[in-house]
Amino acid sequence: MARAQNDTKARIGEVALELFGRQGYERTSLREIAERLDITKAALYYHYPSKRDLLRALSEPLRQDAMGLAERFGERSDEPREVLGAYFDLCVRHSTLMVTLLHDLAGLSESGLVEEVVAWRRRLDVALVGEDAPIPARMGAVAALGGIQDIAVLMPAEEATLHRGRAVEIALAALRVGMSGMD
Amino acid sequence: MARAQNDTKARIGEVALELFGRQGYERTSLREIAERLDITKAALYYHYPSKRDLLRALSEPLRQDAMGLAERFGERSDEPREVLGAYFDLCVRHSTLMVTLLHDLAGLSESGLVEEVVAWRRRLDVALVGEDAPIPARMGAVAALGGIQDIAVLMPAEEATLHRGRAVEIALAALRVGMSGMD
DNA sequence: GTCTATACGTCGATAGAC
DNA sequence: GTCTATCGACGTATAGAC
Repeated sequence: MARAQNDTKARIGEVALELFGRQGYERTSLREIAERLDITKAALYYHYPSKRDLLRALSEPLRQDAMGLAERFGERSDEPREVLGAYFDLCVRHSTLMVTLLHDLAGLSESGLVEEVVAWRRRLDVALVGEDAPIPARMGAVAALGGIQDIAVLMPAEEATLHRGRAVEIALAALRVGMSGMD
Repeated sequence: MARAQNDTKARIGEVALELFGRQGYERTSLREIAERLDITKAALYYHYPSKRDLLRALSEPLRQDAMGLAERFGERSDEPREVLGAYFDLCVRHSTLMVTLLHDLAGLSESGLVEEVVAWRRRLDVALVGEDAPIPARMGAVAALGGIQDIAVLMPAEEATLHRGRAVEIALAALRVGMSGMD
């Protein structure tokens, strides 16, 4: 029945997220996950077609959120402060998952998230400095997004949130120095 | 004889670097490396005690270089421009290896480089804003280093080198905005 | 000192019975 | 929906040839 299906599937996801986060994707075997739930490896395969799909399912919320952001700033924006602020908020909102995956790069690789993050950031680059910006301007955009992302992910979430305004100003300064001299 | 030892060991390293870079660490099996050299898996085991050690050996030059930088700026520097420039140069100098590892996060994880990079960057944070800097100042340092690192790694090496001065100025601007208001 | 032959245990994944 | 049984490939390990 549908009830049991959702129950088991959800419980598998919970256990997997905990174990992946604690000891990493590669070091967590399907046998280990199955034993915690008192089922067999083969039962997992009824709910998820592969170990990789199980991992991907865990990062789906972040994926959805980022797609929304990319669509919102699909073309060049004249409000860079808004773009940088929204990107900061997204990084903070999912910082737990991001840190979990960051501490487990093998899993991050397998999740396919990296390629997507690179693609999203390119779209945000365009939103910040336009399509065919000169090299220095693109440098400013890359540094602004890379800098604000590092603040959100590397620093404690509470500290980052408390000084959100300053974080945006820092990124904005990098962006401006990159663009100075542009027409 | 010592000659043969170096030859085989070096050839293993070359093939491994190429295959790891092309298809990733996890997806490259020791059997595959061995077959390319017309030797057996067990022969690899003679030269490198494990697959992990083989990978670590490949990132040794970067490791040495970064250790030198960390020691050079072990304590707070009053020349942030110099610190940022030196970090930029290091990222560019090893950008091929860094990009290779970046495209293969599973390998990056196994190499143990991430923890070291985080540690080096913390030392550079201290060199930039001091030991017990307030949160906004630390934000500036994190954004400055994260931004300049992204420029060096994400942008084409030629473009980055050509505009090295601007990259340093961008990072410097982020650092300044973070520190503004500090005593 | 350098390498081969062979094996062990574990992994992700599949087939088919209940 | 879950089981048992099994698969091929993997990293690792050791004994012994040369």
